[in-house]
Amino acid sequence: MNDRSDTNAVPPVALHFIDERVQADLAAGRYGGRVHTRFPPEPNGYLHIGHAKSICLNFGLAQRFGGLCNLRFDDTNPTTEEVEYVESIQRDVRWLGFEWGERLYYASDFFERIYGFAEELVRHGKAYVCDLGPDDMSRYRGSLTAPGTDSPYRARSVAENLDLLERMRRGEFPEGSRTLRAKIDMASPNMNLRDPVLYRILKAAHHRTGTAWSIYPTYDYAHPLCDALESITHSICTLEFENHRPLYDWVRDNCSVPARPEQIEFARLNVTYMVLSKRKLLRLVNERRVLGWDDPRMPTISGLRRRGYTAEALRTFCERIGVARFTSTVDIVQLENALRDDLNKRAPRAMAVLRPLEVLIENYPSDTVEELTARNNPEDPAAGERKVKFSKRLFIERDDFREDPPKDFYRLGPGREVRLRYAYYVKCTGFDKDPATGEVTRVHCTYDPATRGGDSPDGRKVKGTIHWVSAEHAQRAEVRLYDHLFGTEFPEEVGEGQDFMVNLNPKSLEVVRDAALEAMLIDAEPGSRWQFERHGYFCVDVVDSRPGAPVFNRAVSLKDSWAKLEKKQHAKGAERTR
RNA sequence: UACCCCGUGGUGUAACGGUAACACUAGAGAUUCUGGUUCUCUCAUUCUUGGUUCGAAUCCAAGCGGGGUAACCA
Repeated sequence: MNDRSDTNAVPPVALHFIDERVQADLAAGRYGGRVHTRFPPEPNGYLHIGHAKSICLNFGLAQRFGGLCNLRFDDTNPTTEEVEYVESIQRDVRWLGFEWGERLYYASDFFERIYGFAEELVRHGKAYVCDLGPDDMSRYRGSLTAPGTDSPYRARSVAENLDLLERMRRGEFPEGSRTLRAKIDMASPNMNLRDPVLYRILKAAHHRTGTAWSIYPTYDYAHPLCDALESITHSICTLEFENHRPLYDWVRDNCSVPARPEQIEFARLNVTYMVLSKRKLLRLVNERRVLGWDDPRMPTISGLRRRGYTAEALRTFCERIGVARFTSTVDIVQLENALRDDLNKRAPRAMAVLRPLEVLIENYPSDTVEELTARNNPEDPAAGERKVKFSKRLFIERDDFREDPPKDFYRLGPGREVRLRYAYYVKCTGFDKDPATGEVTRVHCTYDPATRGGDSPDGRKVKGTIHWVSAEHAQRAEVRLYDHLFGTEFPEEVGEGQDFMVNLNPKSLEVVRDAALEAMLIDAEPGSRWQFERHGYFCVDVVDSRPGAPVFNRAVSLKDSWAKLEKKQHAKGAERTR
């Protein structure tokens, strides 16, 4: 379409129920043919992958139907909100590939008008100032099965309510002593309609309005008003607000707002091995179980970005999982796969030996260094080629050698021949062992000069190809291997009296301090992504890397069918011995 | 024991009254200078029971199962 197509949302694989609803509204000529959505985060934490779903949904809808999407900070509770969060949220939405143009709003921008609507409600006898404290209010509210009782303050006169409301605003009353409540129905089976609180007294400084206000509107009251004032057509939120919809409609219909937006709910995202609740993520940060909101193990957008996820992969993921009204949990492999799909096409390859084992090519001259040609990306010829240095002393992966390998092990072992990627066929002639520890310290090989480049003229086949790095020319760097932050599929499912923290995976981070890397990797740009052949995709950490000292984060490993095979065999072996 | 919402392969979604589709996983095989990629093939009495209909995953009813809701949070 245009040269910015890479920042556009992924085309929908199928129309979901909200697409259809919007389509029907358009066909029926509702809202004057407009589609206007909004993404309304509360700035009280960092955005996570669940928000990414909502962002893709809201901005995607606008893109698909030629509409607009606003970014709005739902900042009605100054006690938990901070500018740091406001900034990170904007960064993350932009990074995901979405633009709100001039349409950046804050609920707090509307405080004066929202207050005006409150006076209007009071004047119409639809709201009143209530002197009940939190405990009494809760008692009067009744229960899920028992109706509530009218507040003794429900019948106050309009004049008295107006006066009290204004004095609340001026800060004359202590925090928690009074509220403004909608006069709806204390016997409603929907708890949200039992005279919900519209305004509460909060003597907290707001990150934007400072100390101008000592009362703040509640979500249920402010949200429909903001939507209407921004002329939103489709107000999309998650399922837990479903029971709030009648209240949303009540506010909208009882205030003289300029528009009539409608709330549509969808199921929030759940992913296996992840916790996606801001409260719990905050705890992980505060209790130092992770290094911060952008810790690469966090499900936050900033964490995933630092880990090496691309915006494209996140958008693809959001497109693939769909949108529905059924509460479900998506397998994390779905996410990982979206990343692999993307990086397989884009990431340049390199050879990196994470756990080096020395190899000596006995028949290779000790004073020779060769430059061999390697493809930068076999999936993309345009990525070109590069030169890799080869010499007598090499490092290979410790896992690629076995003293006594099984027959289906295609790598190196005594008498076995393998191909060194882009180099030569080598045959193992022996190995050295530390007599004290039993550890293999060096492998001896001979090479076949006729196989230079990796092909044998005699048509001889080898089963395995392994990566390597020249010992003389290798560069050392730190590599961080990440695994799921939680060790169980459903971390929030815990036993009696337990906390989700018990499910933290103690091995979620393994640091490899001295990986031996192909030389060019020493200059890898922070944020650049690479495939370490036969290992996975790695991203140069933007926080801890220094010039000449990059730190690599493993974003996701490659699929490993050998590991799977081995695991299965072990399981079988265990079964036999039982 | 109130009200609201939801039940389609292992997982996530599609099928819009005309005979269950797609993606991922898993299994089998082929290709491969990454045990990667790619490519084949295999895996469902649509929660149950009734009803409406020539015909039901789709409509209706009941049951069963799951989720949400009693902050002056969002």
